[in-house]
Amino acid sequence: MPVSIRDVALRAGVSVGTVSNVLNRPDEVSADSVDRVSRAIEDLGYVRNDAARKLRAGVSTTVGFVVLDGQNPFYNDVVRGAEDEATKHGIAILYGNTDEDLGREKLYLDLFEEQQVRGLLIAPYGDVTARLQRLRARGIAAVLVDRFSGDGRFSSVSVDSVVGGRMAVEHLIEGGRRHIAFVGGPFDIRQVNDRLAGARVAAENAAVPVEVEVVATAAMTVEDGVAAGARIIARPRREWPDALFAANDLLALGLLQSLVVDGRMLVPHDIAIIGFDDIPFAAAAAVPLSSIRQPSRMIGRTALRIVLEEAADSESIARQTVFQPELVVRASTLPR
Amino acid sequence: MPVSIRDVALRAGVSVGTVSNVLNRPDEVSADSVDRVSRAIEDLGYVRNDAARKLRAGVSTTVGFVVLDGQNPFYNDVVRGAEDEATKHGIAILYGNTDEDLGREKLYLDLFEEQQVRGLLIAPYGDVTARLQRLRARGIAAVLVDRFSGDGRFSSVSVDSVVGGRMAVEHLIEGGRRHIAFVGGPFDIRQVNDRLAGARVAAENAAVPVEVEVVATAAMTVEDGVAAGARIIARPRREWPDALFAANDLLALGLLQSLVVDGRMLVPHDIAIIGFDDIPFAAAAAVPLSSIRQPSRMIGRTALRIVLEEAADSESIARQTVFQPELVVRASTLPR
DNA sequence: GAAAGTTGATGAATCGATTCAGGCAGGTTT
DNA sequence: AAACCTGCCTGAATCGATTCATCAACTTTC
Repeated sequence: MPVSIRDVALRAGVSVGTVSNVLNRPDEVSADSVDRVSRAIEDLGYVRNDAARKLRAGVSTTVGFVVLDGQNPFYNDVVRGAEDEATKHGIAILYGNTDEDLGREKLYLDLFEEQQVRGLLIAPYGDVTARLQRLRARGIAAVLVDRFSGDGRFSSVSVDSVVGGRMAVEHLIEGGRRHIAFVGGPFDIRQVNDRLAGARVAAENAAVPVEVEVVATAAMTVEDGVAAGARIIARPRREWPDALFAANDLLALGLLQSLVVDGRMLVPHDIAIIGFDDIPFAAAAAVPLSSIRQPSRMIGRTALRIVLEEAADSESIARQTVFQPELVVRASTLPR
Repeated sequence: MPVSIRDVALRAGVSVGTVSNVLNRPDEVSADSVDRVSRAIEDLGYVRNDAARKLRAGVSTTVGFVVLDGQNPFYNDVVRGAEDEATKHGIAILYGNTDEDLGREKLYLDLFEEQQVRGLLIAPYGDVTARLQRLRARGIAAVLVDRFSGDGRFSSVSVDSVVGGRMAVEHLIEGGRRHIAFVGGPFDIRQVNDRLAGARVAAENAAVPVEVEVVATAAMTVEDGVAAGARIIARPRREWPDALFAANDLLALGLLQSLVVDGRMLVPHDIAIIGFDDIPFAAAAAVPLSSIRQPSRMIGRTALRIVLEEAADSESIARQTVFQPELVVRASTLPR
């Protein structure tokens, strides 16, 4: 029932070696053989068995992508970029969403190791360097996505989160805001820390005194944003901040939603809001949301390109690619 | 360098057959052997080679998921549901996003066929029955997702789009709307047709005369929604509809955005808007968006469960699972 | 015209896990 | 005591594509 390379060889009247050569190095085979083999493949509906190929040749045609938060459109765009590049090379993407859960992260790393993927892209949650080290020893290259590799042991493709945080808060300060609440968490996610650090830098460098307080969230979903917003509103009025910097757009949308529903604080009159990522929904929000844009597709494309290069050349040394973020101003941060 | 089952056998002082048995049927092996083998695996850091396993045993540990529109949070939720179920069975998901492109659809079907995935979930764009038929002949089960299988040749998991369309328009009519524009396309996507059909049914059954017109879009993104909105606004005022039924929430958000920016038509006072899918961003929109909710995670979970069952039992017959949609009323369709 | 080189094809060995016919030890049945 | 189980283990054969040493046929070169 299943058609193997042997059947093709028989039909074409050549040896299996020749069929394999037609498939993999057609230029080293006579035109005649290429023809006959191609026709046989067509006739029999032969499809290459990737498992056998992978076993013998040791080359995989899949790349794993472990994502921190699959519900975040930002990561979808990154995946889309990686996908575009992958299909160019005939490579498919094994997708895993960890939802900020260490158990799931480990599970996917195990799964992808068994699969012997060609390479791994990962937006990590926990500390994965030890694990990635081990994968590397097994010949699986890994590239960190949306996260700078602190110790430089792995390649990474990211956006400068510190600069992004600074841009956001500088913009708020220019708009006349003086009491800024940074909303985000958990703080074991590196990006969250970096964005906050950038915010603090901007506040310290400001010509006027600016207060940056932290409103911690358990995760970075719309719901967490709504909850954080409710907590802020519940304060006595004179303790209200005049600007919110959300660690990502999902949080920002949630914050916006709870403020709009409540109605006592007007955006941007009483309070400005800025997010991070510039997801497509930011522009469609109740009050169009200012944000710090990351070149998401480019991040995915670049990461995939790098991981393939590293897979091809095990000697290659790790390199950090850092894109610059971009401030996108919309209604939610108009000066009062 | 790489550790094989042979190395484990050597270290544990047993045969390779026994190691394999420990891995796959530990209850048929003495406790002592299980112990020694487990320890050897631990010591050597052995990881099973999935390619060899797949080649010999013919069982795959991946399932392919071909998605119509990766930027749509609805499909992300479906994938998330499938993922949850998949990890329970130690299965990873090969992910492909076609973006309503026939070439990409074919590409992924080819790729997944070579991979000999255990099964395939697909939200199809073109007519894929012939292709799926062929996959089935090769022992790869396929389940249609978010799409009823017209001829019943394949299992499917979907929501009744006709009922959903009817619910949406009945709701609009109850709110006093009489001139409804259905915004969506392309019409070779089945769901679009069904939703429109449901809308027409509701209009015909109404006690009052109701007009349903069609505003066709090239795709169903936020941008297409914005463009369609602009076209509607450009009409002479007396030709404006008093309600919009968008074929999905992305379109609805785009429509809303262009109307809000323009400012001449107030939502919901002059014009009501309802979408489809109830993505998480619908609630956070400029005017919180009414929508027809689909149980997205449940769809993904169910589809994966079914495809695994079919993969296990090639005799199993196709079954159609149809969930009922649910009307979610928010501000965008308040009666005037 | 012999030696050397080129081109293209061959087919056995190989990757690593699984499978299964067969074997062995010790216990049970008749 | 012979026949028969039972439980557990062994190791060679196998899956299908790739690789590579080897060979045949043909060209060049001196």
